Amino acid sequence: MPLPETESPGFLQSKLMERGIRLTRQRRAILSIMETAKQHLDASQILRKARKIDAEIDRVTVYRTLGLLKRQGLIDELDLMHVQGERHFYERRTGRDHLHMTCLRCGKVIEFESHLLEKLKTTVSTECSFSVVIARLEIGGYCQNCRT
Amino acid sequence: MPLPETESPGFLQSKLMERGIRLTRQRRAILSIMETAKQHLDASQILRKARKIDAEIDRVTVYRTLGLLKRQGLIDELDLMHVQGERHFYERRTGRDHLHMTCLRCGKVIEFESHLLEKLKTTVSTECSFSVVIARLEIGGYCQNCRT
DNA sequence: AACGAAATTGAAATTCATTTTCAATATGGT
DNA sequence: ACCATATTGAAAATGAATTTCAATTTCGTT
Repeated sequence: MPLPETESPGFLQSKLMERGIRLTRQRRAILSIMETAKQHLDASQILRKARKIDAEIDRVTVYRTLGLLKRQGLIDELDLMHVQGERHFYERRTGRDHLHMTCLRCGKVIEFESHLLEKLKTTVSTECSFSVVIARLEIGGYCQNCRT
Repeated sequence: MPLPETESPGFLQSKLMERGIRLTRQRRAILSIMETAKQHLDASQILRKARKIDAEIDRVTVYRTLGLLKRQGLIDELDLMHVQGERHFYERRTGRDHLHMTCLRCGKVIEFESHLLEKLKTTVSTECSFSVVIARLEIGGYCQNCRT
């Protein structure tokens, strides 16, 4: 389950700074995890990785920082069809919209970018007088390997 | 938040029967709720309504029956952008795919049907060799009334 | 209509992710 | 360095959903 190409060291940090949000030791660790993540991570995975950078980080701080980044529109939250329980997964926001396919058997996540998704968003905005903030298209099914 | 037009009294019941699944007093109550629901309901709302039909229904039975219907592909589970906590919402399956827009301020749910959604599903299937079982497109934003 | 294997149920306990609380500590502008 | 304010950690609380297991119910067979 690869994440979008672009890694951006320091990007989240500078975004928060320019918005006047305090940077702490703990936040810096979590931000760097999110910036370099190659997978969709859940809170406990982020905690584990963050503790390798800074052993003194609590679970709640991870949740609070993820909440902050979500509110700031810097990361997106995914459910990935709840294939592995009710946990949430996170990915940094790239300008480009994409959908997530999750294999119901092996849990593999495939990302896919399509202009149809953009088109759907604009259609919805105009036809339903609804101003779109986030669109999440999640698909469950079977990947090439897992089709029987 | 209106649900698709078609009400189908006895539809779920007969589907389960023809698949050799036992009907119980409790299941009948829950099925009739799901068949006639005009809103997206969560487990506790379904429990409350089911108890009006049959006072002796437990919470677990609701969860178990919803699980059964989900596995049988007779209902769909929605998150509705988690605007009201982490609970899940349920709707009976209609043949027609549609997306859900949830207002982040007032919680209103708008449904929208589009051939783009179908097209997106087939594109994904062919281009990614992924066999689609369920597609869930959920949109968060602001409805006409709540745009500031 | 009764029998009985197999499925279903309820009640309590449990799980698991996430949130709240609040006192102690750290941040960054002055 | 000061200090108002924001952030943190630890523990407790929440809340949805699941597991467990003995008691009950269903429905095909007799």
